[in-house]
This record gives sequence, structure tokens and C-alpha cells, in this order.
Amino acid sequence: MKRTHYCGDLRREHERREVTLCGWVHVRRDHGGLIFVDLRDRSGRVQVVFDPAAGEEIMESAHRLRAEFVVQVSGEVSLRPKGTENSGLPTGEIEVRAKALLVLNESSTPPFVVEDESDAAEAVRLRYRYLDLRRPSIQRVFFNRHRITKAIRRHLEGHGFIEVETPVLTKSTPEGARDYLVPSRANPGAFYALPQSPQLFKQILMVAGFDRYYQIVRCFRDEDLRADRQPEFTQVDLEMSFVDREDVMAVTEGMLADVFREIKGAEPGRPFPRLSYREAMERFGSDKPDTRFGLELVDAASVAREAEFKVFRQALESGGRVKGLNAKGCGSFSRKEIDDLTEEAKKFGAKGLAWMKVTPDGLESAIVKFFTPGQQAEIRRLLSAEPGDLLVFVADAEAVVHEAL
RNA sequence: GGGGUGGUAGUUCAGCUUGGUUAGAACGCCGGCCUGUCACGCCGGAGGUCGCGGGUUCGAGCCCCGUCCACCCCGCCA
Repeated sequence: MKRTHYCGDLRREHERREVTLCGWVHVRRDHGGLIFVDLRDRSGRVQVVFDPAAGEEIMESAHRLRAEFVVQVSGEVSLRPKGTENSGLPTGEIEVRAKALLVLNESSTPPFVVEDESDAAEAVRLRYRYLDLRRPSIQRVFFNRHRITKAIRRHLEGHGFIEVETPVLTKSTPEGARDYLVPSRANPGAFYALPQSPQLFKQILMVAGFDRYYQIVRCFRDEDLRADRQPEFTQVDLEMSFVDREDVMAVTEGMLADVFREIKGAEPGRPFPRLSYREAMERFGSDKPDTRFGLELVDAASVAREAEFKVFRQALESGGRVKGLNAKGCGSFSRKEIDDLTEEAKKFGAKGLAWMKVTPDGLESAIVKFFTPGQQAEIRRLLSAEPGDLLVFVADAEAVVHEAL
């Protein structure tokens, strides 16, 4: 073996151990006399010290080291001198005193720094993908992904699932998304479709009595991209026979809990909160709500029906809804900021945004005059309004109201 | 398919409002000095087809037209 240890694994218990490391030069700090080199591999990094006492030849080589050179270093692990420990590094208590240095490969100057936070544009990072993939934060993603799929497999294995594979070149199925097509050489003019999702063959397996199976599998959808949407992605597909909804949710909940335990080391609260579609739409206006920060929608129909404000009344009379939400602490928003919010709401089809600032003296807005003192009090009660808050309302068809808010 | 924003040094950006001397900064890079640094420090230096094409002008990084590319959003997508 060309190496005895990984860089990031070294600790004080390795003191006085002779080690050989292989890795990339993360950074060199050349003091003229002493030269420090941080050596990096997939496990992390460790400081290597080149001391003039080690001889002229090795100092000369160390001096020539540059970022991303691939090297093999042998030396002795030693505790750092008092006061020079680096608490920001897992290996910060020790360093490797180099006795031999072999440059395995030199590197031209990289176009961007291989660091956790890269501010290089995505196009540049993709062009030099092999450099981007050296970044510890990126490598962490790959390692985490590995642990996630491992946790999923372990969990499903424990519940009697078997892992299967299904064909990728298949017939097109009439779902919503467009299929990727693959021309067939054997049948000119004919095409295979790639699966939008892997469920095409599940009925066959279920009918055949496999009882429960899963696959971790690629899905392909030929639709336009978004920042968080790729043309191909991976799905966990699982199927169970002779079960009801609760059984399916119990298995997936346990599976997700296992994943969180593996990745975060934390036990999520169980059972997971469950929302019906109706409830999710009513409370959050979305079927995939982010429940972390409140901002729940409040039905203001009871007030809107009585009030003089025509916009609200008409929305209700034509079968629409009037809902609002409380933007806590946003009462200081300027007219411009509120106008921007209105513009945002209009993007989603709303005709406008009704708003009221909550002050110690009551509600403040161009439209408060349409509401009696009693109605104003009711609004504040419904939305749990406190001074400093900003209340916003949308009156429109239900779908528009939910989208906009 | 539609809209928005952007493209200037290796990288990230400023300069464009109001056209005018030699296009700047930071980081990176190169050379020198430096024996406890870890954002090392100090001194010096190199580095530019201002995406591309055309136009306006005495003069264009800056204004106009076209074009290419990238990112974001809408449509679309379970």
C-alpha cells in the first residue's frame, strides 16, 4: 500500500507513529525556513511540517509544491508545540513532521480554489467538474447520499421487502410529463420511452405474488428545468400487497426516521404530523407546506361578509374566498416594499393585495374605513395581530387565493 | 413557448446613469525575503479580443440593432 493512514483520521493517539499519507496539497504556507502544507484527502486534512533539519533536498521539493499537487508524504506524527494547536481542525492537535516527499503529479494553477464555499459560477465549476468534486462539502453530499440509500435498504430489508429492477427501455405511458425517447435500430421509425417513474411493472409483480418490493431507481421526465428540478432524478419506489393506507405510511415513516437517525443522529418526533389535502390547502395554501414558521392562512369570510369593503364582498358572492395571513413584525414595511409584495401576488393571478398595518392605536390602511370598530377588532382577533405586524389579504377564487398567499 | 437578469483579468465583481487621458479592486498567479503558520506576513511584478457581429459618433466597455451563451421565473412537470 502506498499509504498507511487517511489524513483526516490522525489524532493525538497516533503520536510518534510513522505514517505515510497520499493526498492533494490544499495550501502551502512557506515561511522561508519552516514550510507548512495542509494535505487533503477524502477524510479531511492534516498539517504537514517541513523543517530545515530534514535536509536541503526535501525543503527544495516542499518549496516547489503548489495547490492541488498530488503527493505522498512520510513522516512522524507529533503533537503540535503548545499554543500552536488549531481548534478549528479535527486534526488540529497534531501535525506530521515530514521525512520524505514524493510528488506523484503536479497540477497547473486551478481556475478556482478548492474550498467548501466556492463562489465560482456554476458553468466554471462544471467545466472543471473534477476540481469541484474535490470540495469537501461536495464530497460530503456523496457520502451522505450513500448513507441514505444504505439506511433505506437496511430498513426495507428488515420489513420483508426485496429489491428488484425493472426495464428502462419501455413503451410510452400516457402520463402528464413528456417521455424521453430512444430510437430503435431494430425497428426503424419506432422509439422506446424512458420511464417517467418506475411504476409501470409494479402491478405485474404484485399480481405475481411478490408481496412487497422496492427499487431505488432513476426517473426521466423531458420537461423544462428549474433551479430545483432536473431532467433525471432518483426515486424510492415501493409496493406492498394486502395492506391499507396506514400500513404504507407506517413503513415510509419508519424508513424516513431511520434516514434521519443515520444522517443527523437525531430521532424525529413520531408519529409524523399528518395533514389531509384539504387541511393543508386551508391552512397553508399548498399541498407541500413548509410548516416551520407558521404563516398560516386565516379565513376572513366572517368579517368580509359583513363589511362595507366591496372587493371582499364581491369575491365571496361570486363563490370565492377571502383569506389573510399575519406577517409578524413586518408592520414597518415601506410603501415600496408592500407594492413589491402586491406585484408578487399579482404574478399568481391575484388582482391585488389588501393590507393593514397593526399599530398600538389600531389598524392602519387605506381600507380600514370600510370596517366598523367591531369588525376591526374581529380581524385582529382572527389573525392574532399585535402592534408591529402586517396583515395581508387576498380575495379571489380559492385557487388564486392559495397560490398568491 | 414567454419574461427577467447577466456576460469586463485565472476567479468574483466595480466601471455603463452623463461616450473622452493609460479599463480598476479583491482573491488567485509569478519572483524575492521570512523558523510556528493555518485567510501566514512584507516587498515587487505579470495578467484584458470589455461574449460575438454590425451601426451611430471625431471618439464606444458605456448608446442603438442583431446574435450567442448562462442563470432565474412563468408556462410545463407528480
